Amino acid sequence: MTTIKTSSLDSNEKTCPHNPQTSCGDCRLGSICLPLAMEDDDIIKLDEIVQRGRPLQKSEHLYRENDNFASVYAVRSGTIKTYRLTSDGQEQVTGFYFPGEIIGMDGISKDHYANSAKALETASVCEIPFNSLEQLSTQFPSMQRHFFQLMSQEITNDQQLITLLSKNSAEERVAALLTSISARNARRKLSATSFRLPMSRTDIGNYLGLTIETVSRVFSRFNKQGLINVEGKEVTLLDSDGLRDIAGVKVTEHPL
Amino acid sequence: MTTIKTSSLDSNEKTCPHNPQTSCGDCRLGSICLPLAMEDDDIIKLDEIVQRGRPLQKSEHLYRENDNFASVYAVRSGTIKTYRLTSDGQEQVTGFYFPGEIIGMDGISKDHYANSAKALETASVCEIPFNSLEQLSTQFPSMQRHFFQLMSQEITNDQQLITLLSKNSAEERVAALLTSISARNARRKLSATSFRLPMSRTDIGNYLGLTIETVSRVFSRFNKQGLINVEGKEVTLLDSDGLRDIAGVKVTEHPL
DNA sequence: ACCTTCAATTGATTTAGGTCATTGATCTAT
DNA sequence: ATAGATCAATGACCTAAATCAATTGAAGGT
Repeated sequence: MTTIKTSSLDSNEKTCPHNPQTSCGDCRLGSICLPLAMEDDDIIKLDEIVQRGRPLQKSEHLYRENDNFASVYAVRSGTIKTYRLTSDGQEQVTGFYFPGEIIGMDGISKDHYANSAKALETASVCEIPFNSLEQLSTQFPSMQRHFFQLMSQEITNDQQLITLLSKNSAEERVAALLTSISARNARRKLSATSFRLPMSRTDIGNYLGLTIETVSRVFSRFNKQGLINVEGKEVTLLDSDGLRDIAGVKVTEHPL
Repeated sequence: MTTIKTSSLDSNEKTCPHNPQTSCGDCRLGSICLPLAMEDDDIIKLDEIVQRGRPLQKSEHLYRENDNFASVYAVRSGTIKTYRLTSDGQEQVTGFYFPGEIIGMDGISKDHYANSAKALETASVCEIPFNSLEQLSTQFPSMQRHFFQLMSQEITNDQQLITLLSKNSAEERVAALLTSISARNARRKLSATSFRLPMSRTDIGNYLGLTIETVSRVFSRFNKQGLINVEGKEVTLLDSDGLRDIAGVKVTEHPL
């Protein structure tokens, strides 16, 4: 069975032509992408099914809403946004995904992706063919468990966003997003206080249920209040605690 | 117990509520609770692990946020609402669950429920111990597949709600909820046009990110426009198509 | 039947954030 | 280089829904 994909992830080889990262065991994202104690055995098996393809260019799609579902993907580098179209054709951003995070699980239920996934910057992903994952999961209970947990995590993340949209003000939403990105950077041993936002103001507004103008104003206000320093996409959190207070979100494992 | 006050859900099950049906194969909800072609073998096995407990009284909790996770539950009769508490102690309703629908999957990722689950009226559930389900899933691929799909469905439902909260007006949200309940009733062979809302206006508002007053006003307006007929919790959809147009939500399998 | 409490409706007023419009920076392509 | 996009910031205003307030109705307990 040869896989036919809409977005071209050509290489079926285990070694990536560009920057050969040969093993999940060696991946420095390992503990994020595979947060739970998976046994070494399982990781070796996982290695065997993971496809490491060529990088996606900025604004290139990994898959589109309604494409046939075949694989989930682990983000290896860069940032991916997922979005769906409303009945009247508007875009609704449903998530931003950083290295170590998994996308595509929404496609399982109907065998078609419910979201589109688009690179916000040059990005690379590990493709995990779902068939193989399923098979592996029947053989390795810890693998099955792990994947159940990932999906469950996705559910609770979505519910956290629901709460944010339903209960929080514009300032709280933006503060929550900044806090979330900061925490996720920290987890990857990157700066928790100084980073470049990979997404546009439009995407932020769309994700948070706000207009671009409101997002822009909130950034300016935070800047004026000395909570952050913004210059375009470059952000420095000057008062992370203050920001977290405003966010008023219990920041847990995978916060937002 | 002879009187079941919930008009729409009086028990026409073959077996009495206190001596609950003994087999998933016989359950008239079967095709909803187990929407996919699970093989007969699997269903028999499922039967063996499912616990059928005593009914929950109105406002009784099935489990609470942060309780140890052990089981997922299929709603058998009645309605369950799930909710989580915000950092400042407010309630956020995350879902309403009708017979045939599954709750508790949010508990898998952290081994603790992320939501509380409370009966909105007398309700009964089938408890499915997760350990057993996991074991069974390693033996029966179609069972594993089914459960992956259920979780994926939950993700897409949550994303649909995110979109609703982020993009739609009060009227659109209420119309979407009514349309969703109507569709879910239809799936259970109940009236799609006339039913009793099992939840309060407060719960509706909370779920839809609106105040109780706004919900009330929208109901009144719909009533005045002849779209629906409301008397308290009793609703009749007089113009389902018009309502669906307002909702502007592509109603799919498990719509909201 | 009576009191208390909670749920729902409806009206009057306020406000957060949306809409519209302008401007300046970057980017991109010819 | 230059014209045309695209993105971001900010000001003026406007509107949908929140807030505040009052009333009624239904449910529950004694």
